[in-house]
Amino acid sequence: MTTTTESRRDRQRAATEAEIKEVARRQLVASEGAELSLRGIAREMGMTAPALYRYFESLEALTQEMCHDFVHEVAEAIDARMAGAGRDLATRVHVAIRAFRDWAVANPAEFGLIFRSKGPGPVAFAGAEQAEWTDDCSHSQSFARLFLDLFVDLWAEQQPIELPDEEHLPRDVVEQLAALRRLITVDVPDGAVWVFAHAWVRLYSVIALEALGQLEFMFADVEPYFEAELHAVVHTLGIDYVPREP
Amino acid sequence: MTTTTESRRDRQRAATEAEIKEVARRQLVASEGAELSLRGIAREMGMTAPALYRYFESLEALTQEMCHDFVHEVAEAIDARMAGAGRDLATRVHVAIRAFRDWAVANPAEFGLIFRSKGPGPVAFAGAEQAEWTDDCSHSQSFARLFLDLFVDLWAEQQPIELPDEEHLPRDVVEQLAALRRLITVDVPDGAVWVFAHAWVRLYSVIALEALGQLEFMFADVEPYFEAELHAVVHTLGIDYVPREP
DNA sequence: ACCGTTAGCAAACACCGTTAACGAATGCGT
DNA sequence: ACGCATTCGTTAACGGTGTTTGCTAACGGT
Repeated sequence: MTTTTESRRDRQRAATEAEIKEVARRQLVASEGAELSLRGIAREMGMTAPALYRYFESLEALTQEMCHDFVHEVAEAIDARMAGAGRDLATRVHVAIRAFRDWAVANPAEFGLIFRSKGPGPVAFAGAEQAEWTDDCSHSQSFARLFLDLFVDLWAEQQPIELPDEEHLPRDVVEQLAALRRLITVDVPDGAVWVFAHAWVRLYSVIALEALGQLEFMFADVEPYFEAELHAVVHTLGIDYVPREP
Repeated sequence: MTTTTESRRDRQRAATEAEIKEVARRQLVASEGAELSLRGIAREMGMTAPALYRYFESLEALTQEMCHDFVHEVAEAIDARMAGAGRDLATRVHVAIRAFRDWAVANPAEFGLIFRSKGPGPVAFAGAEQAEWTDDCSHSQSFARLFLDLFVDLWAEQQPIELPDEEHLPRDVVEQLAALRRLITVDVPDGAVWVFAHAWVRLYSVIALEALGQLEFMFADVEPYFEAELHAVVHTLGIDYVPREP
C-alpha cells in the first residue's frame, strides 16, 4: 500500500470529512430518535448544505459510512478489552460479549442507526457472491460476523463445547445454518454452528432490545437480567459463568 | 354509556376517519421502511393535506392511533386463535405465542411502526401513576401486558410451573420485577414473575428481530428456529412442547 | 328557512434533500 | 512566477414534507 504523499489538500479534506461525521454523530445522539438532517449538520459547521455534497454523495451515503465506522469502532472496543483479558477461553467469551453490550448501551443512538440501516449485503460474510440477495440486508450480520470470527478462533484454539446429541438438534434449523456455513468459509461441524447461532441470537436480541429502549419498562437497569441470560447461555456452550469484575 | 344517537354527520366522519387509517396502513406496508406521509395519504384520497387535520391533531397523533389499533388487532387475533384452542394449558400457551408471532411476521411494517413509536407510558400497566416516567415509554409493554394477563389467567387456573429454587433466582433481577409487580396488580409469587419475564423476553426478542428483518441473513425461514426456541422456553415453564398442527 | 357547525380548500411558512451554475481560492506544472 | 485546472464553497432554485391560517360552501339541527 503506497501511501501517496498526503498532500495538504488531502489532509484538509480528510479533516473536514471527519468533522462532518463528528457533527453528524453529535446531532444523532442529541436529537435522540429524530433522523439527522444534512442542513442541520451544515448549519452547525457554519456551512451550507450543498457544500457537504463535495464530501458525500448523499445523506444516505453519509449514514452508511457512519454505520461502517461504528461497526469498526465496536470491533476495536472489543479488541481493546480482549487485549486486557487473559488466555482463559471462558473469560474471553465473557469479556467480548460484555464489551459489545457496553458499547451498544453506551451508544444507543449509534446502535439504533446501525440497526435501522440496510447493511452491505452478504458481502460482509466473506467471499460469498450470491446474485440473488446481493443487497438490502440488515447490518446485524456485521455484528454476527464479528462474533463468528471470534467463535471460530476459539474453536480452533480448543474445542471445549460439548455438542448436543445429533438426535437432539433441530434438523430444519441446522440445515439452513449448514447452507449458510457453505457460503462463508468456516471449518466447524454443523452442531457447533447451531450452538453458536443459538447463543448469539439469544444474547444479541437482548442487547438490541435494551439498546433500542424496549426493556426500560421492565428493568430500570437491564444489566442484571443480561448477566442472568449470559449465565444461562454460556452454560449451553459448556463454559462456566465468569462474574463481572469491577 | 349513552350512545348519543349517531347522527349522519358522525357516521360520515367516522367513515372517512377509518378510510384515512386504511390508506395510511396501505401506504405504510407499500413503502416498506419509508415513513408514511400526510400529504401522500391526502393525495391518494383525493384530498389536500390540511383537510386531514380535521380528523387528527397531527401525523404523530395519527400514527399513535394506528399503533393503538394494531395492538388491538393483535389482541383480537390472539383471542380468535385462543377460542379455537382447547382447555389444555400447554396448548393454549403455544397457540397464543404463535398467534402473536404470526401476526408480527405477516405484518412487519405495522409491527415496525409499533416498535419504533413511543408508547403511552406505564399507564398501560394498570393504575400505576408514577410521576417520574409518565411518558415516552416503548410500546413493547403493550404486548408484554397482553401476555402477562394471559399468564396470570393461566396461573389462576392452575399452577403447573415448577419454580426454580429461591437460591437459584437472580436476586437483583427479581427485585426489580417485584417492584414492577407492586406497581401493577398481579397476584403471583416473585419467582413466577421472574420465570414469566424471562420466557417472555426470550420469545419476544426473537419475534421482534425476525419481524424487523434482522435474522434474514441467517435464516431464509425463521420459523424452525423460533419453534426450537419455543421448545426450549416452554420447558422452563414446566410445560411440554406442543408441535404446530397444520 | 334560518343559521351555526363543519369539511374541505388555497395560500403561506418553515423545514428538508438535492441539483445547477457560478466565483474564489488553492495547488500543480511549466 | 505565471497560468491553468482542480477543488471548495457559495447562492438560487426545484420539489418534497408537516403545519397554520383564513376562507368558502355545504350540511344539519331547530
